[in-house]
Amino acid sequence: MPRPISQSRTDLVDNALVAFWNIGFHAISMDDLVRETGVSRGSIYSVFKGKRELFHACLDRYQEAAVTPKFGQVEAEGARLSDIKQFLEDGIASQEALDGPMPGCLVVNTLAQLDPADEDTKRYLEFHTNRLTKGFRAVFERENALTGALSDQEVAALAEFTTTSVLGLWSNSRKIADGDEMRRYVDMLMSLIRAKLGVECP
Amino acid sequence: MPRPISQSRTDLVDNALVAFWNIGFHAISMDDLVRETGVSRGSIYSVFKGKRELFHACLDRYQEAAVTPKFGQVEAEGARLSDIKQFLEDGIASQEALDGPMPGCLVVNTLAQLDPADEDTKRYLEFHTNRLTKGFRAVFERENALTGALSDQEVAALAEFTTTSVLGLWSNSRKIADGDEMRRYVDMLMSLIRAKLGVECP
DNA sequence: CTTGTATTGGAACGATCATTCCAATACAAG
DNA sequence: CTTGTATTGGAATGATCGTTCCAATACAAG
Repeated sequence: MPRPISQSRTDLVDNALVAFWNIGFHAISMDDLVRETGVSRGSIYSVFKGKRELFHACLDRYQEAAVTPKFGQVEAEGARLSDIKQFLEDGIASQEALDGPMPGCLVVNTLAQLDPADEDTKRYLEFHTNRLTKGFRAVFERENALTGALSDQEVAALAEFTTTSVLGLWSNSRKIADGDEMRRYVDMLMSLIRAKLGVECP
Repeated sequence: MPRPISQSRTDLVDNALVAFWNIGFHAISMDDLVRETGVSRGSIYSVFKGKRELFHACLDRYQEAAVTPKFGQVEAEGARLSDIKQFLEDGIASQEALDGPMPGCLVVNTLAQLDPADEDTKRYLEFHTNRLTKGFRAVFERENALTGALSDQEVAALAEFTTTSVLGLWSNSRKIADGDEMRRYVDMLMSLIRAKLGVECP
């Protein structure tokens, strides 16, 4: 006794995104996804070729639904170091607000179980890390223009470093679930960045 | 037509460790493990209750086979910042020496696909990060004793930060496979630590 | 040699996997 | 109302999963 009621593609992807994020691509089953999204097998396969394509749609959706709303302020023209700090603290706060354990970052989680031969998926992950590095670098260049402490090369290296460090933050978040330890990490990271840039601590 | 030839438990775990490390717990199958280890199903199940118990043995083995040989010098009495740098560069060099892609860190990989309800596995991961933090902190305390730049609390926070950042390094390693970018990361990390500790750059 | 023990390859198990398929159904359009 | 379309729940597929089992075999001990 089927019961229709249409569900938009966006809702399907949004719910699948949460499931992939929490459980992981390999560990989650299509039955899980049917249950979590409330969309039937038939409908899912009518929109996506399979689990893999649905996952890639979720990686895309992750950028606009999870990354852009928080990282957008870092990418905005005129963003400062305080915007980076805000971005990190917002991320921690939003995961603390969840009732369950922290899922970390979908990209970091995917990275750890990435098949090296899977170039398609790798591209999504590279896009994400490039996006972070680019955003951080623009801010660092802006700050460095005031102090002139670093060369362009050093600024770029600092941005790469910051991206990689943030990956570690979200990697660790799946285990600690302690917002305070994560905030200590953010404070230390900001302190180190400020020292390197020669910026006074506010 | 079976052919015996005994294989020690250590060899079995060593080979399974490599397989789990590269492929991941969920993505690898027992058939894969039989093939990779060269040990038959019957023998594996005569020693371990199942895939999960074998994996836990591999997590143990990882500490002594992969972590101790390289991190031991950081944990050694009298270790300095240069030993931390050496530890990181050794890790990068050994993964560069592999013919295949970099597997990163088994603990980081496991973290990203950890079932939050799996307390047993979580304990192995906590042991690892605690070990790193403890090793880093001892070195930082030693350096800080010379300069007195930081409080005990700041030293502890710097050690926590370093551990988390290193998780990011190995998370990212599964994607970049570029030793130079990783070495830039290490240089930046050491530079930031030295600046924070007020240690002159050699 | 014979015997005992350890280990083998492989069959077989039920469960679950991703995927395909479809008759049954609900809703929108006419 | 009737028709058309979209979506449903669920059966069914073949593959693969982790696990169990065992007769066959090789080696060590006697």
